[in-house]
Amino acid sequence: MTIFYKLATLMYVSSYMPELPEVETTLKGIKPWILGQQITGLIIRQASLRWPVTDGMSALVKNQTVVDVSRRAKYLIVQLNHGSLLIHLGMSGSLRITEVSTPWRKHDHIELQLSNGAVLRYHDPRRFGSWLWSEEDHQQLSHLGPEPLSDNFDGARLWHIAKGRKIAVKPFIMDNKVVVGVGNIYASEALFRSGIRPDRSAGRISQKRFDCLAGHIKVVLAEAIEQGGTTLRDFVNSQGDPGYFQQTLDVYGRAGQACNDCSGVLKECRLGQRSSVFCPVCQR
DNA sequence: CTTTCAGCCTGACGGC
DNA sequence: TGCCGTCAGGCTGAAA
Repeated sequence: MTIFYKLATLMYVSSYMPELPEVETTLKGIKPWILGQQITGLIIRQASLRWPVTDGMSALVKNQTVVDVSRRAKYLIVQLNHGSLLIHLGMSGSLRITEVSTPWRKHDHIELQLSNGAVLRYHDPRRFGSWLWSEEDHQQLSHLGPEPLSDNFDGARLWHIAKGRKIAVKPFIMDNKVVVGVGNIYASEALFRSGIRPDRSAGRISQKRFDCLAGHIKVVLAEAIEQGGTTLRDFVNSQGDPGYFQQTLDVYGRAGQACNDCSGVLKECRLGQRSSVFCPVCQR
């Protein structure tokens, strides 16, 4: 009875452009509903995601129990008795907990049905996301760099890896082998707070400035996770918008507008096929 | 080895 | 009003 009362509030766990904080928020939102539950069914309405959804996934997961739910980089890992699901939200994916009777929306592709009556619905208009199955370790996780919020990610490490490399610092910190979970938004914001131009060659940045950058990456991500948590509480009450909309963004999406520090005009350039906004005065 | 780039996909938006 | 081109973006794998 309690579960259905809670479900009636339709707890949304979603995000517009899932970066690490949005994935972490999603993890916190779905975990209490699916951990320890038995999987009673898996419906695949659209198997054509970033990679085709593993053939026979429904049969493989049915009757198994969810023994853990965790995050690595921007991947969510749903660990079962034998094997695990690796879920990536791509560019536009989102997960929500709801009921079987909830009408399907356009772009609802997959539904994981659980023994407590809850279902996990996967929604992804652009279908850049993925649902992968493996009985063993997932290949996608095998060559990832450190988690940005962990102690083994710091300026010294960045400086060491950057030595001799000519790549611009922004695509450098967005490289998953360097550090995971730093997407375009947070890379742009962390570089602004650190006063580093995004097009500066990574190999020509001092360790001291990398200390500053690593620190700001941690702070920017931690702040966003904190706000995601706030948003999640709002969502439980059926209100609110996805996390980072509420966040103050100094540069991302603000090309041509005034710098929040010096009031100069923010410039835009392209680095590694990604738009990059920065202040040519504050960032050197 | 490092770096670049096409491709996957849909919705939003601007120009005509 | 609708059509068409462009853009957005994480990630992979192939090419340079």
